[in-house]
Amino acid sequence: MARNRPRTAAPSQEVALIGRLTQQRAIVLEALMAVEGFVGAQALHNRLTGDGTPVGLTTVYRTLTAFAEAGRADVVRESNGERLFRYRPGPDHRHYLICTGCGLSLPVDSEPVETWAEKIARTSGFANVRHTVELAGLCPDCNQRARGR
Amino acid sequence: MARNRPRTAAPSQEVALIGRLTQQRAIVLEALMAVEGFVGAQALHNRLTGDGTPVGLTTVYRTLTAFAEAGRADVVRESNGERLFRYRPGPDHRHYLICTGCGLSLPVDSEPVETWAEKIARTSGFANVRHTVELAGLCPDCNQRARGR
DNA sequence: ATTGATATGAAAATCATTCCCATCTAGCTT
DNA sequence: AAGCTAGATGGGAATGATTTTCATATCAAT
Ligand SMILES: [Zn+2]
Ligand SMILES: [Zn+2]
Ligand SMILES: [Zn+2]
Ligand SMILES: [Zn+2]
Repeated sequence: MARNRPRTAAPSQEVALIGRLTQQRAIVLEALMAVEGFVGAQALHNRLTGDGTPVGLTTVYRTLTAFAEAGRADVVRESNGERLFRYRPGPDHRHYLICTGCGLSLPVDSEPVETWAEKIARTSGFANVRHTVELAGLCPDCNQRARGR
Repeated sequence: MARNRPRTAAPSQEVALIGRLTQQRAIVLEALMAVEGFVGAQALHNRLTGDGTPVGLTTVYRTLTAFAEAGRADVVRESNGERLFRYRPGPDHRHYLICTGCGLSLPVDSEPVETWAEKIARTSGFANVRHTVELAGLCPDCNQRARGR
């Protein structure tokens, strides 16, 4: 339980993880951290330009990608192929149950999957095995709304 | 290097699942069924045109998509966003360990994940929960080759 | 054979993402 | 503090998979 708002590092600290500290990276990360759920690079870019904090779209892409590779953001794929990013305060690895209606994302206990994936990786002979696990459905609210019409 | 592959239904039978029976659909499905692992729509299209069985790329896309939606093909996403399709003989649901080097795909025992996913779906309150589970790594051969340089 | 709903496919359109490259700048070094 | 340079930026062009358009062809029922 707990801290409803786990102490998050300052953008400037986080930036250090992916290279040189620049204004733009701080801006992008601050924006990413301010978002509740998953966001697309373009949506984040729009938000920034709208806020009068223009940052190049290319830079947004680069920063988010680097951040994700550094393990500080979760990435999922929309059905249309778009990549959505979500800030991850800690270094922990999680999976989410995402509502296809409103984007609400709930972290789920994925321990069973992790051990399963590890076992597969170990016994398969494959190297550098990674896994993608996504759960998607309609949250109660959206489901209600869907039935309403 | 003939390999025994469980050949099940005829293309013409399968086509019925997605609408009207046409020559092109039969061609696309036959090609899909002839492939061992996962294939992209474009790769399949190339193979067909190379075989002197030209079918429109659009039709290949439409057929594969429809077939996947009918639950007769598995779909995974490459890192570049490309969708890869794989024929699924039965209505059974499986997951694969895919080699990012050569495309080799091994079905894995996913029973633990299935029960896990079911439990999440049941306890979450979400409706119509679906899951995506992908394992990817380097197969022994590709790994060897990678170290070779 | 007639006919109307469907399917096809070449070309154009979409659209997220990446590449190019001239121009900055953070973070040293002197 | 001024200079230096590898690393960073960003506007625009390029990429590349997938989709849309729409005129034409084809299935399958009558
Ligand atoms: Zn919802
Ligand atoms: Zn995991
Ligand atoms: Zn391989
Ligand atoms: Zn499954």
